[in-house]
Amino acid sequence: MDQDKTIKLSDISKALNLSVSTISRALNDSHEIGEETKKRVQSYALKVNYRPNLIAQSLKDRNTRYIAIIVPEISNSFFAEVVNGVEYEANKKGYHVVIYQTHDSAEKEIDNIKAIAHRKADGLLMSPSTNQMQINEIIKHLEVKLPIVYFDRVPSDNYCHKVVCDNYQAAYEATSWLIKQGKRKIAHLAGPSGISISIERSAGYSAALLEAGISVDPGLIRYSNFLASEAMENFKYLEEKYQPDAYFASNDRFSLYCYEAVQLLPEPRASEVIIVGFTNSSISHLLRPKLIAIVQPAFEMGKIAAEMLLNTIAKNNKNVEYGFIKLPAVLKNI
Amino acid sequence: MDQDKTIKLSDISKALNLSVSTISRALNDSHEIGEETKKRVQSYALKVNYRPNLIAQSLKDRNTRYIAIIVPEISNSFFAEVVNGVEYEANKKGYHVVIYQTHDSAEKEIDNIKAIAHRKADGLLMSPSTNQMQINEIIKHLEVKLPIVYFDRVPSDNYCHKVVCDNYQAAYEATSWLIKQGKRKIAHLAGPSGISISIERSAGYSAALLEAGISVDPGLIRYSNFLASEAMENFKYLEEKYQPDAYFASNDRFSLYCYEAVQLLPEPRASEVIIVGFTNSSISHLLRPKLIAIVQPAFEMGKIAAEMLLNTIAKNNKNVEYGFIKLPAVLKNI
DNA sequence: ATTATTTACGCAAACGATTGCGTTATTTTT
DNA sequence: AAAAATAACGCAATCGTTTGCGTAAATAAT
Repeated sequence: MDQDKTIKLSDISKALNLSVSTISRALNDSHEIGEETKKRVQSYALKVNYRPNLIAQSLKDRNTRYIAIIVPEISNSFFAEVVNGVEYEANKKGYHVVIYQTHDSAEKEIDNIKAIAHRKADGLLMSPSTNQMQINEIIKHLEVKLPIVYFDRVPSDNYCHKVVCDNYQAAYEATSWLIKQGKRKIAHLAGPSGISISIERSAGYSAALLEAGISVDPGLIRYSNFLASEAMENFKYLEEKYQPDAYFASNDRFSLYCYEAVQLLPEPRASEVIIVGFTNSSISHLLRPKLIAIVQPAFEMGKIAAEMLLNTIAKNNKNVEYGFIKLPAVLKNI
Repeated sequence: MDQDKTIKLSDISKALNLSVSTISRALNDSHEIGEETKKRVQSYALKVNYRPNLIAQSLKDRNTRYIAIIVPEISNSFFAEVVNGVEYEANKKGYHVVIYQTHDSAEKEIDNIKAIAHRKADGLLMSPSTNQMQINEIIKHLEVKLPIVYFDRVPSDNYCHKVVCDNYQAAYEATSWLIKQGKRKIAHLAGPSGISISIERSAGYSAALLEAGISVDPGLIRYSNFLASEAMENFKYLEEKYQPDAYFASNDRFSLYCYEAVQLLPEPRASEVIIVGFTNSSISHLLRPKLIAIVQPAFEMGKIAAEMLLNTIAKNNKNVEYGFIKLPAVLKNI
């Protein structure tokens, strides 16, 4: 009863008096093995609960059957949901998913990429955490040669696979909604200037204002990196200079920081200012006053990104056209 | 410039006219290689950016240099923080961390364990997601033979490594605080009855009541699994039958469900009922009225659990005494 | 000046699986 | 009935490292 040793092909080979190669082929249902022997081998393997050694298999056919995903932070609900979508799709196809976090460190991001290449993952999904537009170039400079699909925050060049949400549309709708509520002085806490996600979101914001006949005051748009400190500086600046009657926050973290800051304002401002922002937080609806949430289809995004990745892996990363998919976001808690 | 091929020992061997074994030993700083040759090999390896193939190494010395962690859900802030603590400790020692989720499915949990064993992880950290007290037995029944450290929700038997928070103490303090606020009819939304974590928490709850001279009404304690539906049933039951003036929620999810449900109650109850509950949510402090949070030292817990695991791995899982560490939780948002 | 020891390296067998090729029986074709 | 084709299996190389053992040269001990 002590199955201490994990059993391998050679064990079956001895037990059944057949060569190792025959065992291997029998288990892989090769046509060059007689039906009789196949049955014998397969049922014996089942009986002793044989599991092929994945390490050995990987070494042989140079694929590891797992993909990696790099995210800034798994505690961020948006990314957690993306991961779930990825897992769903990957598991269906027999792949495992290994999650890496950058905690918003560019250094860690590079380290992770190197480690992933080193450990021979079959592919990589990532949302670059730093405002490195050149991430795709950097990766090419590393000795990294594995299929990559970007999601959410994606490089601007067209020589890579990407899946994003329709940032322009989402920003446009969110801003329009604020205008419909009677707000006109709408501030925009934007992400790092220069990266596509920020550009698209502020474009949608501006478009909505213009369509409503409101001129866009550039001072109301404040860009910053993803860190708390800078975003808070911007908030203070906007409060002092403009006293906006609404805020449009460009990402999950800003939404909550902004919400917190507004809560600390003296009444009646605290309850008059409306905040709408990107967030996939599962408890945003519990907040009073409301935080209007722009919710991205995170699970779907992960699922689709994984599909794209697994496809290019299946095609051995050759002759694949770069894909670019855009998903709609929806407004909630309204 | 086209480093397409990743270079291996035999490449260096040819380039330097030395045997593969010499290269290997030189890079591993073996004493049987001359200083001269060592320098030559090492500097060449550096120059061509040689990285040993981890797959091949794993196959040879049967360890993969990564540990796995199984959690119910990474979007749960508590578990996300634990993971961070684990990563911190593991990375320091050159280990990687692979995260698996069960989504509260017992079946997935078993699948994950099998997969982890199959992929030859060097060790496993887990917080059993189902109320399987027998998880430790189940694992022994599988062909799984890898070091395990349990955290948070742990088996009751003493033949395993565990790290938990001081559930009794935390529950005691939380309940005492409620009493100090003048509450006497305190309901307790408990986890699965029979598992240690629930038992300890309700014991602390009862102790606080008794010490304050309040008799414990068993009807006020409602056990359930970790699913939303059952917890909500219990809430409704308690509301109808008791109209408690405070709730003590036994875990992260219950805390938020309970909060949401209380918010939906008619005034003045909605603003009179106080909720205290276990949660590591980063935004619990944003809620109004307050959700009093019992915050576990999640990062620390992960760090310590990883230490224990890596220690037993280092000792080859032999001659290790089973560890049991208890950490304090703190009350926040008060 | 022998013998014994150390130094510095190479050979080849592992680790566990897959696969091209070769080798027998057996069956099919003409 | 002889030649050709097929079926069913085994040998051995391979993936990239590591490591026990063997060996030649250089050094130390007698």
